[in-house]
Amino acid sequence: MNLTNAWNILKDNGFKETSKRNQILELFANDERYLTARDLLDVMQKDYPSMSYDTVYRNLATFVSLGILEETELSGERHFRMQCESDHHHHHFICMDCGKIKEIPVCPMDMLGAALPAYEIANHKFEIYGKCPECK
Amino acid sequence: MNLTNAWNILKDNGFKETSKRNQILELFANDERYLTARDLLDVMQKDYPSMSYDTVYRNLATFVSLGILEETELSGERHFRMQCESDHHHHHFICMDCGKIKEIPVCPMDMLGAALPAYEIANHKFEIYGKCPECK
DNA sequence: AAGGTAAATCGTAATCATTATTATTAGAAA
DNA sequence: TTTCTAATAATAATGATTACGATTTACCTT
Repeated sequence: MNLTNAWNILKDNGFKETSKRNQILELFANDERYLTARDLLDVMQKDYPSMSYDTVYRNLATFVSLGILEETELSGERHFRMQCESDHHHHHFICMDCGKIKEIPVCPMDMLGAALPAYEIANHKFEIYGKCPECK
Repeated sequence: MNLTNAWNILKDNGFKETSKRNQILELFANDERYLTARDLLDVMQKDYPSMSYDTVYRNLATFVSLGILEETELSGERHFRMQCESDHHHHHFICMDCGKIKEIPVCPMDMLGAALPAYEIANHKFEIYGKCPECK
């Protein structure tokens, strides 16, 4: 996902182009790490001192619902990052030091074909945590 | 994990036997679902109207650190349940309706033997969410 | 270009889960 | 029983997130 794609999706769904929205998206486009609402606010208040939490959270919710951002919960806080480009389902290794991620092409659900008959599976979560080569 | 085991561990580590502690453990022993701090408090305040959050959270932290309870994050809230009896590493299916769990004997890390060389893996999370046969 | 309208934002307060603080109570060892 | 210390109660503080009324802005229409 890049800036252009994101704006196409937003426009298609009737969302207006605002400078705040654009800067939030730019921050994600230039950062492969997972970021919190506070991370965003801290950076953005340099350019827009009046930026409020409401604006940040409202836009994050919009972006997630449109599939522009993906979200996960790390140590009790919601974290966001650009939706991956790769078109096939995958999971993530997340570095607990620098926050960078690495795609894991394997999905454990592939092995569980008939392991849960009678169960209705809605979704699943698989994440690996540790240190990336640079941080080790 | 059962009550007796839990108390053995607590005693071995110098923790005192109190009625609050015992009731918290009994609630977990009789409920296979994941519970929140609020779930516990709501039930326990019937017997102990003066029960406070501090007591609940402090004991939850103790129990988790001693391996009596296990913890996971579900929709932004910390949830707890008795540590499973099974001695070998596994994961969980969690019913989003009734909260009951089912053990999944497969671990995706088994498939990732040399998939992450140079990475230091600290831990991982694999959970499946959906509806159990009774709730479907 | 000007005006109208709904969306977006601001400023701030409220809420919810969790943690911290201080005084008091209660296990359990001597 | 006395004493020591862990455990608890009551309450306040914190931090993330959500809500709300007032204001501003994007953008559509004329």
